[in-house]
Amino acid sequence: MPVAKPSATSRSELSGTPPAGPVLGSEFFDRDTVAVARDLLGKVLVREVEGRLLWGRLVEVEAYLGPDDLAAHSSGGRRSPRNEVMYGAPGHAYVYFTYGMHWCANVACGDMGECQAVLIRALAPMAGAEAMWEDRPAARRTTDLCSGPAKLCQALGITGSDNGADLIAGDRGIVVLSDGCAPPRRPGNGGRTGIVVATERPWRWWVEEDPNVSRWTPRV
DNA sequence: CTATAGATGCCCT
DNA sequence: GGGCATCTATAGC
Repeated sequence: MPVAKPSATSRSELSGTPPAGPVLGSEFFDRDTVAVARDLLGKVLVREVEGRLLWGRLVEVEAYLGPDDLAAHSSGGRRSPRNEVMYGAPGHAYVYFTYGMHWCANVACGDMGECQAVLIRALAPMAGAEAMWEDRPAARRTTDLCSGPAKLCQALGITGSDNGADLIAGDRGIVVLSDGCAPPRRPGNGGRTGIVVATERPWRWWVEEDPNVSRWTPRV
């Protein structure tokens, strides 16, 4: 599995090996999407790219629940090349392009033919911060590196070429693993970010008190 | 610290 | 053409 074997050119400051613990498998992702979202808090996203190994702990997520969710890209059963991955097997990455310049990463959940996903909104950087700084010159503090869905994609070098990646097999250097850190018993919970309030439902969860959670002011 | 404008390209109830 | 699951720089307290 690619991320378990860092290449010889890994930078020394990345400390070489990711946290010990099992990579999440299909039994994790092929469940109710809300349960997957909540349980992803505290898990570790590991990324191997260009011989570098980076990882961070998930501290903020949002669920998008398919045809009946007006805010989802799959709302109303819409199906297109863009959202095709969400209809496929759970545990695959749905990476989309937005605002003309940003990538955002999701994990597809639910059975084949369903179209649900969890958006990864923020990470607490754990290793590879040097590489993250290089890819995020606008960041001023460590908490600027991964405190937003597009920020963390930039920090980890995740782009459209990673759309459809199998996070269970780690076929493109991305996996999620558990290092034994349990999800918070009482996570923060509220409306999703950037969604028109009238269509909104409380499907955003975060780790309370974590400084890497994205800040957000509701749109009027 | 908060508030606001502008960037920029793909998608399309 | 309008909107977008966003971010950054800048202005103003």
